[in-house]
Amino acid sequence: MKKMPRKKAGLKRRSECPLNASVEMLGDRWSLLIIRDMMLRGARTYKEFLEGYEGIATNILADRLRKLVAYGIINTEPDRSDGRKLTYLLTAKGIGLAPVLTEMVLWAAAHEDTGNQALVRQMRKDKEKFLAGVRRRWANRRSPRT
Amino acid sequence: MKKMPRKKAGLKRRSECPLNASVEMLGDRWSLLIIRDMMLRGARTYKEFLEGYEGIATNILADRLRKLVAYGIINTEPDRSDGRKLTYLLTAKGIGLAPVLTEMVLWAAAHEDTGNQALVRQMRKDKEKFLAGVRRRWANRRSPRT
DNA sequence: ACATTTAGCTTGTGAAATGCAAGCGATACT
DNA sequence: AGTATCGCTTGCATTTCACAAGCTAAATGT
Repeated sequence: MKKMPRKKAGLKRRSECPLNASVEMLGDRWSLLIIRDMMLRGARTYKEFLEGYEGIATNILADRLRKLVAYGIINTEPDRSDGRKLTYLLTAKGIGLAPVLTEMVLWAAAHEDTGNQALVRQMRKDKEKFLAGVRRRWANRRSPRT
Repeated sequence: MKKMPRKKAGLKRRSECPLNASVEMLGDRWSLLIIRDMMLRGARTYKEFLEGYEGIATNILADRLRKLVAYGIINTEPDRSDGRKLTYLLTAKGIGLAPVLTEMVLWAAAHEDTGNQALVRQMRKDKEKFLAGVRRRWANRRSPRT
């Protein structure tokens, strides 16, 4: 059989795989946890992030918050009642991460023992409703706690 | 007004936020890209991973593959026609990551300029069909290329 | 049969990212 | 006025990472 110069058997080109942007912005140990703390726990200040997740180092937190702001995923506004405080808020882009988070939570819950089965059940049962809730809670800047 | 020992105003408990497992397994620069290379590009051997993504260091690749195997996301089988080769395969757990990947791609595509708009459109238009395709292609061990 | 190539790694080394503790300036509380 | 709190920054030790080289077993070339 004559050898044909054929299509190199299968592998798609790298440029055809658009995940690099997401991984660059979120591909580390902390960024997604920060988003989760905002979305699921209602964390909005530096201190809440530090306390909420016992592990993160303060310099790393400052760095990640800076990067998330630079990526347009979160932004800040001063707290009018306390000049020391900054309030961190999810932008529309940040809110758009809710489906990603949801799928990650559902995936983990399906394959590991994870906490908060109630939330997981709610997510599984009515994904859209859960997403709508997140969007509503973060739609206006002076949002109530989650 | 008398001070009441009240509900500490809002923050949910950490244990109620089940994302730690996912982040531990996938929260780094490479793991998700390896999964993507398998799912979207059809990569199945060490060499294909190394070539497919120009950046990854060979020791890091070996380490990540080992971890993904340990987490049960991928596994290996020897290549019968070439004893030097190993074939890396997605397990059911690994295939279960397809929705996560999909949402990340769609999110990035909605907020950044990313490549392969055709794939993005397909994902957006019929998510389920895309997921079914991934599952079908990886359902049997001697799967054809993606 | 023997040398060469290929696949899948490991090892060594320097650079970068991370974790930890301490401290600092600005505001708020008393 | 003095102390506490908030959102960081700085130094320094440890861990992870990238890059190049090398190594072993199997396959291939001559």
